[in-house]
Amino acid sequence: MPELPEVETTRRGLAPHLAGRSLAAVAVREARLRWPVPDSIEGAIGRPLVDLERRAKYLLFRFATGTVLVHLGMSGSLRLVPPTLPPGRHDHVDLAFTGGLTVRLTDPRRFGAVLWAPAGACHPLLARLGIEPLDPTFDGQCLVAAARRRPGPVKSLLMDARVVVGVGNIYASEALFRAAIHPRRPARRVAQARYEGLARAIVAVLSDAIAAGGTTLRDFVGGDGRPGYFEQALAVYGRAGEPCLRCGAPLRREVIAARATYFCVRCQR
DNA sequence: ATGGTCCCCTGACCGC
DNA sequence: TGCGGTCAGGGGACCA
Repeated sequence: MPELPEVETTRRGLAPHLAGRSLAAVAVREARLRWPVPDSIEGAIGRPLVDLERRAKYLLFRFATGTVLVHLGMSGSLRLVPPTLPPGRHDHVDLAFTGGLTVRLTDPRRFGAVLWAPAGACHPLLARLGIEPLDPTFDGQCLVAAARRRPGPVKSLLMDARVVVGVGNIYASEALFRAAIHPRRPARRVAQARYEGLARAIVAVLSDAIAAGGTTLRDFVGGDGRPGYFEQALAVYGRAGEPCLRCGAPLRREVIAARATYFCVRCQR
């Protein structure tokens, strides 16, 4: 579930509550996530949280001794709970902070991850990531440069984390619709000007979703941890057979690189 | 190097 | 109301 906007909304929801607090304890009830949860995350116990950052879809809990990386996978969420709240079946990891708030990871499918990178080291999973789409320097040129020798579909380019991070399956379809580009168009056959439009579409669709998620921030503590941007209107995703909002033609669903892809055959070329 | 496929796991949903 | 099949938004690993 979590796409970049949800991860960013989670970060913004947690950050003000954790500022100035220290990690008091770690509880790992189920270590079998995407990778085994390492004991080394205990290296942060007793240390104040220096910063809570996001890189791609990873949340980075920064401590002087190192960084706890959290990825929410497809079904993960983080909530702030009182430490006395009994954990549910899928509440796999707790990060208990001083002052009586615990960050609790819930993840039914266990595709998420909790990892550790010692201070000064970049975790290998972060080492080769491309540009952040919300970085001010992200623009069409970043995509043009990456597209030069790619005969594959432009949608695959958008979802390649070495090119640009955080554009998940939903927003890849949404951004391509906004930019009126056919998801199967070979990346190198997309004109430079259209990449500028595509970059703007990516920024717009992600920013809109973050703005929608922001409305739930004040309820973050004790809520279900799920930002409410599901209510955000998606123009094409999940709407196969329904009319295109721009031209009325029925939207199509096709599988590209083993992922469901939604688009309008008339509007997107 | 790139693109396609598979898979980790549980839950939701659909048709019978 | 139960059962089996299908699908799912991430993303690394593997293969051609």
